[in-house]
Amino acid sequence: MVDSSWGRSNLANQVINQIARAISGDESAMQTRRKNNNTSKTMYGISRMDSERFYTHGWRVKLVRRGVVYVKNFPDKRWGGNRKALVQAKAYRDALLSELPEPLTRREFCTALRSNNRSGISGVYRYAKKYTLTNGKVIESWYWEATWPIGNGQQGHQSFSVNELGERKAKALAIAAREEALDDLDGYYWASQRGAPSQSG
DNA sequence: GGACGGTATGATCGGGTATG
DNA sequence: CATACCCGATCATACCGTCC
Repeated sequence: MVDSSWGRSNLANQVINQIARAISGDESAMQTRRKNNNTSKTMYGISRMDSERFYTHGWRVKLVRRGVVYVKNFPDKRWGGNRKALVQAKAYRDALLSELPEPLTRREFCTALRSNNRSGISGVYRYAKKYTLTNGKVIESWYWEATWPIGNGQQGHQSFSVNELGERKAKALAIAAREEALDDLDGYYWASQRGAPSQSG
């Protein structure tokens, strides 16, 4: 399935990855991954293991919360068959979900500082726009820019000229613009697309 | 000068599988 | 058989360039 909301780079990366896999003869593994890549709410966090090679037949519950992995297997043999094992797996998954912290919210994710952040403020950057004058001289015009997600893979932007507003005011306005935009941001990062427990509100 | 678009890079989560 | 590790998928940031 191809969602039109995907960013172009993601789409390009996937194409590149698929080509690389086809070249390396790993396409069958990719098909298996696609087949098992469920997105339904009922199967959230649950995957099937059918490996002749490792004599493994059963269901597995695996959830990750803030880097912490929670995993438990439900082999068919032990639970009296495929269906019974799945029932147990779902029950365990539901119990686990009720105890675990909720997934990252989109707002949390958006305010997390990245390692490549240079401004010290997530989503707010200082950058220079370069102009070449007719005499060949290159000048730089500095801005503070705020960006924020607006859905459909799009970004909202607003830039503030340092030349016009001054360093402090341009920066403050960029921070304020982003804060205001994030007020409208709700839902969960990633898990909201995967059928995590629906949030109340 | 500001709006908008492009894309490389980073973080998180989940599935497949190697390992003990 | 249980679990840790690896990697793909997905979503977002962090700039940077171009157009109006």
